[in-house]
Amino acid sequence: MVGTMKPLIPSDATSTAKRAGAEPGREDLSLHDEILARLRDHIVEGSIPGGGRVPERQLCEMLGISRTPLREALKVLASEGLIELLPHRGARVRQLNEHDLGELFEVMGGLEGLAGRLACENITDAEIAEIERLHYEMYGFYLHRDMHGYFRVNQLIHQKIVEAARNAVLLGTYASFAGRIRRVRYSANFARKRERWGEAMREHEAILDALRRRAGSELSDILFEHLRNKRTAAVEYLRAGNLLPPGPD
Amino acid sequence: MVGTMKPLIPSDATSTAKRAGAEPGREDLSLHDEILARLRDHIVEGSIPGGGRVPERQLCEMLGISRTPLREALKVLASEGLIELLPHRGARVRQLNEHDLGELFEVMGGLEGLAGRLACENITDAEIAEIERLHYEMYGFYLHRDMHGYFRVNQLIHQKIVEAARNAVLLGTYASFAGRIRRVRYSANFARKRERWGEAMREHEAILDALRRRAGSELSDILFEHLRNKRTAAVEYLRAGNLLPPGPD
DNA sequence: TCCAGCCATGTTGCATTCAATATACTCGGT
DNA sequence: ACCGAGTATATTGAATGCAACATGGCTGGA
Repeated sequence: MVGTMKPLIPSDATSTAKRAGAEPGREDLSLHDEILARLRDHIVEGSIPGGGRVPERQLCEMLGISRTPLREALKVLASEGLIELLPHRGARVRQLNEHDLGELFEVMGGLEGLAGRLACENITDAEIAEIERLHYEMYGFYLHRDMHGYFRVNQLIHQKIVEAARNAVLLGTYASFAGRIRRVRYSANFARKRERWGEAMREHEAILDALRRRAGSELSDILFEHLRNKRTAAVEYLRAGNLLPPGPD
Repeated sequence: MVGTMKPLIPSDATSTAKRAGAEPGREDLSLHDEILARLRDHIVEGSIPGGGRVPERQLCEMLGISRTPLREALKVLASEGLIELLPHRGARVRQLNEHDLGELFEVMGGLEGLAGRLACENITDAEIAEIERLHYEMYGFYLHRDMHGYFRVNQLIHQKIVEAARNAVLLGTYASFAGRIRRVRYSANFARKRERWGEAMREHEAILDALRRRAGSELSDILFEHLRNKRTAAVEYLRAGNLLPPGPD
């Protein structure tokens, strides 16, 4: 279940004890924000199984806090679409069915397309060089059939493009959606057949080319299609039963 | 200040009184959701002045509830970007400076571009006909220089395109961003100079044309540029000092 | 044996209360 | 008279307590 979650503070800490040091780098945040980030991580990482009922009380003692800040965090996570809150019946980690997944990938495609368009207007030569470097690094992983390394660098490239768009709102929105499909995206990674992988690699060549030429509209189209193809691959993989697609677990 | 807000329930109601009838059509929702929707409306409508400090206590007695559900709602609104929560210093309605506004319009442009692209794949002839009808209705308002009617129908057209994309996630995201810039968008409406208005009208001709031909990629480009031009008009208007652009009110 | 209604239990929703921090005022010093 | 330290107050942050609702088991009847 959720037994893998480590408590936020030692169980012997009193309610008034300073929480400094509980999470280095986050000490200055409020308890609410701490909980929020922590829960989000757990959900995105998959530590909390989808669909499993996890009573508030249980989460409270796990995190070492009372229900008030936890509930506030849950409300926020629900508004983000990561969990769903059933009245008087608690919170469940949201299960993405095939349809939801398709919609999310489509929006991701739109956001990446936008990012590409804006990036062409704002990206520096140094940033392009960095993406080129990553591209060839990724190509190396492709040649060596290193799926894990490939996908890591792949995501990094997409991230760099979004960052090059110079739009904090876009960056935040992208991150939010990326979190929602992260689990699936990662597992769908392993679905890639040889031909799809090669196709993806060619698409990335086109992405880099359009970026070099700063052809915003074109890059936008390519990225959208690229994400659409990713979606297809992911959905096919999930449909094969490898992960929780439509029905209840 | 916020004196224009009407209380959710009569002040003599006890804490355990049924709230049925407080808001027809929303009776079945939880108090939290009621508050959330109500606060969101007030912020979007501008009933709560931007930047003004509004203590929780005051909001509580206005809405006739305790602080717990109110605070939950505030956290959600903060995560949506409508308000900002300063630690130990309360909530303020978020003030959009010129930069924020530009970023928001860019993302809106990306979302509308995506909507146009998807709409071309999914829209029915009947929906196109409906948009055509709205288009000519809007043209009538343009000819009569009826700014209010024009913008109302204008937004309706954009809304229809987003709906035609057949993507609930996109629809929700679009609605969220639309809410964030709604006040500005509306007031920026009045900024339109004659030439810009005519230009916008021509852009809408192109939008309709691309939609008829179901040219997704082209429509995506047009809509993005259309929003970008809207942004320029809005920013110019705000920069002229008509509304709260960068500094404190 | 099976099903319907009732009750017990656990969980959630909200209100209230306590603790911690920021702001504003006052007082003393320069 | 002006400025800074110290304190008082008000507001937010978090915890606890109580009421309402949902789920599961039990009993009585067909």
